[in-house]
Amino acid sequence: MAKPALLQTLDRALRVLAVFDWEHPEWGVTELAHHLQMPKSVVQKTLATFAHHGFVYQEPVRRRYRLGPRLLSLAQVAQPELARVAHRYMANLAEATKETVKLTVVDGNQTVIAHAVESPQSLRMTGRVGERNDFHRGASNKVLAAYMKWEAVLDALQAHLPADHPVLLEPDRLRRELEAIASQGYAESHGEVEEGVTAVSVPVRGPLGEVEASLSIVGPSVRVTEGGCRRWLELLQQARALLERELGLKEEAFVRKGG
Amino acid sequence: MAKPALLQTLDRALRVLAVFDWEHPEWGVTELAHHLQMPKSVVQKTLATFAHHGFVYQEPVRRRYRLGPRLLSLAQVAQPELARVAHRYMANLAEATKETVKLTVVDGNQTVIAHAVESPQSLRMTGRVGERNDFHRGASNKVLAAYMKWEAVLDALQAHLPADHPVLLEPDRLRRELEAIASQGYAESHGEVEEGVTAVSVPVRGPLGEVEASLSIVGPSVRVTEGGCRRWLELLQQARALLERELGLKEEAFVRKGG
DNA sequence: CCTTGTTGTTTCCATATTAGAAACAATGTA
DNA sequence: TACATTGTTTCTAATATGGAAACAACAAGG
Repeated sequence: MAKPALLQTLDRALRVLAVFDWEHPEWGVTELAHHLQMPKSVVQKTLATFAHHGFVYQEPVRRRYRLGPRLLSLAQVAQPELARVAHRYMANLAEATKETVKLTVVDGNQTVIAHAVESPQSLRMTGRVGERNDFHRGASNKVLAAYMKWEAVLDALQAHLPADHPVLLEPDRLRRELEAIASQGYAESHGEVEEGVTAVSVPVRGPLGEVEASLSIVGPSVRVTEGGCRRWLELLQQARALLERELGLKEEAFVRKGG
Repeated sequence: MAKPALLQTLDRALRVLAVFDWEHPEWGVTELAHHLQMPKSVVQKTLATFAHHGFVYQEPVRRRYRLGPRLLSLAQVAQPELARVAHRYMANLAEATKETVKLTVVDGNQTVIAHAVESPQSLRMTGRVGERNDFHRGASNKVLAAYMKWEAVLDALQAHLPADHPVLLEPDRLRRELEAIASQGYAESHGEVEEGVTAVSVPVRGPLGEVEASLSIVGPSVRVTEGGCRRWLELLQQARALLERELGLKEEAFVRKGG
């Protein structure tokens, strides 16, 4: 990773923002400074600036900081193109299978659910847009990993998994699995992330040929027969072909005339 | 507004991020620099740093920038405490009325939908979390404005409305309207934001007594009778009371013991 | 195959801005 | 009253940044 000359102030500020996660949604200045090993005053000024823009706000009573509503607005604009184009196909898939359909992309060392259309049934898998996962398990995540360089996958896992995690202790097992996925062009998962959940996932390629996302159908294992799984795969392949064609044409139009 | 000593680098960076909106979701460096009257190199370094953290990404083909998937993850955490607590009551309201229920908060010069539970009916109002609106129209927005200082409302509107907008030409009309809302404790709107849409909204107060959000029911006017509107208001007032009690107790517990 | 007009990216240096320690203020606690 | 906690502000050396201008990578069109 060559450093492309980052701005230190901003870089630190984004590291500050990154510590607000699901397990730790609120922070005090001192606590946060200690956690990141930064001077208190720097953290304080950073948070004050974020607060001025609505990215964080300070609870009036406890004076602790939380992420602010501005992020909700920004998230609406984030990643629309791919998700917008894919939505129609995803809705069709959800309609045809009555199961939840997810579109997943890579972000740094993890994957992120970029878009989801939930199953109409009561017993359904939730598709939480923005949810992050690691590369080593789950059909949608393994598909993405299968088309990355192996070293990148390993680095990413090492950054998020404990050092004594089974996958890291015998990485070759995962590596062979990913190679198999890459060569067959899809992945299945049976209860890997959550018990009783089955998923099938295929890669989606952009106009330059790289995998930009994975498209997945996910549902309760009790509803999925052997043949059902094959049908999901067929439907996914069809949808993938149509989606890639639309993405390709779109890009081509851009390249030709520039908008 | 006294300036609380902001970090210039971060302040500018957040202004850069803010220009990515629904109408203009992608930017080139030069274009963006010109728009904000900043040096190209500054914008470029800012975007590169954002990109390194997944806040933006660069289209491979056109090399233009868009908001990235990291924002989706952050938005998940940004759902404030308030939205989490309110969800149950909102779901109950949606169940009872079969209409869409929204929770709206103030962010800077506008309002933001912080949480929504959509109507189960086919013809329904969408509740887009993250959607921004101005203070001068719509029940949920006017309720929030009614409990702000009038000058702040006016400033906010001037920042977002054209100078020759009707509301700004005769502000006293809006002012009296907001005063009426504040004294009666709720707002109704009939087709103010969108034709054929009726909404009723009440304020939600935090433990310190300030209005933290507005809670609204919104649906197609064709389904709402005069009496139906009153029923909405009653249900909202009930839900508001329960919600405020839970918020108050929660804060109190924090204050007492700090955990 | 050169121009010319675009991009995004990098270099460079004076200097304005920030990093960081330490003092400060505002709380709640013994 | 003293004591520990907070979050906030001050201050200065030093460095990271701002900004102009050069650079590189493309297209378009002569």
